[in-house]
Amino acid sequence: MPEAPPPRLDEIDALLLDLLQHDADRTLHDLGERVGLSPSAVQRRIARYRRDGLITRQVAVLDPHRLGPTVLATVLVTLDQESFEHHRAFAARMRADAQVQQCYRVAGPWDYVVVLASRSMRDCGRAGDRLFKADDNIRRYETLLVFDTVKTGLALPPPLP
Amino acid sequence: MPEAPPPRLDEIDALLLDLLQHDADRTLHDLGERVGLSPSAVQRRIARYRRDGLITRQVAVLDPHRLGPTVLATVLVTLDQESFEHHRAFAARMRADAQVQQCYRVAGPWDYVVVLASRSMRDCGRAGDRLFKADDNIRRYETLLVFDTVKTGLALPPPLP
DNA sequence: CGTGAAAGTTTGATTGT
DNA sequence: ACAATCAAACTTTCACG
Repeated sequence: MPEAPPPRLDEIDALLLDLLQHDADRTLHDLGERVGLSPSAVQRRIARYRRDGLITRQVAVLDPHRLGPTVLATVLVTLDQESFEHHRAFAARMRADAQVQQCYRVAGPWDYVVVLASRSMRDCGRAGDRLFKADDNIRRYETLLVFDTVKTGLALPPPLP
Repeated sequence: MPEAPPPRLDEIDALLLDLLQHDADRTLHDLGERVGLSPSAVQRRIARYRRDGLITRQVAVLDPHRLGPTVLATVLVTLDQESFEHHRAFAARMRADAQVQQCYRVAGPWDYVVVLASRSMRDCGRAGDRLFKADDNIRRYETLLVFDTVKTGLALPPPLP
């Protein structure tokens, strides 16, 4: 399975992608005005980003606390046995669970950082039990309850020139 | 500044919000078919989510590694002095920096969990220096380099029934 | 909530640089 | 190879039932 060739991006691409990462709800006309292009030129570029898999999807971002009571936590996890198969199984479980918002495999004494979203403190405890306590291949985990969300998003910094 | 009243959501709202959180690029017609409503009924609900601030924005999600070389890291941070003003200043700096993707204030010995996105290892080091090493109110910080992104997103679990 | 007409947006063929 | 223009197709919007 060959890697896709790295698409080369000019300054306008960087500008467009930055706009779309922060607000994908603009019209082609609006975007065109901001980057100095016609709507159809903008459209062709965006179509290319999608074809290349550069833009994977568009999502609506919700305000957690308007949806109802919300408890966020970041959990640090270290596995016991570290075979490829153990890692694969853990990752699959994280991906399948709706309460796991994000999961990163990291370097150092901790193996994973997990961001967990729950609807109550009790729900958070039960998620931790289900995902980590019940897994007998987890050597150790630590739950860092979130007091305040200073910043969220999935935006990436622009490519270095 | 009074808190907005909690909007009550029925089953269809939960369904719609779940669809929109994962793919906001559907037509009202399409969404309507999936939840069993007419396009205009769907539109009225979505307009309400926006008015209520439940949907804060729509964003395009990029594939980090197609944009170019990407280095992610999660950084654990503990401040030295912990006055309200020190926390406010730190938070403002995190919000203002394009390389800080997420930042949470957490309970326990660590004060903050920060997700950092960089374009190279060198860039990551420089971001760490700039954001944490150069701040003389930071007692201690630890950088956990991300080997692999198992799951990303900002989706929240549905409200408990 | 659904219908349908009006307004706005996206799409794609065509032409030009 | 990429951009602009314009008309057709589709989507969203909104007043009314």
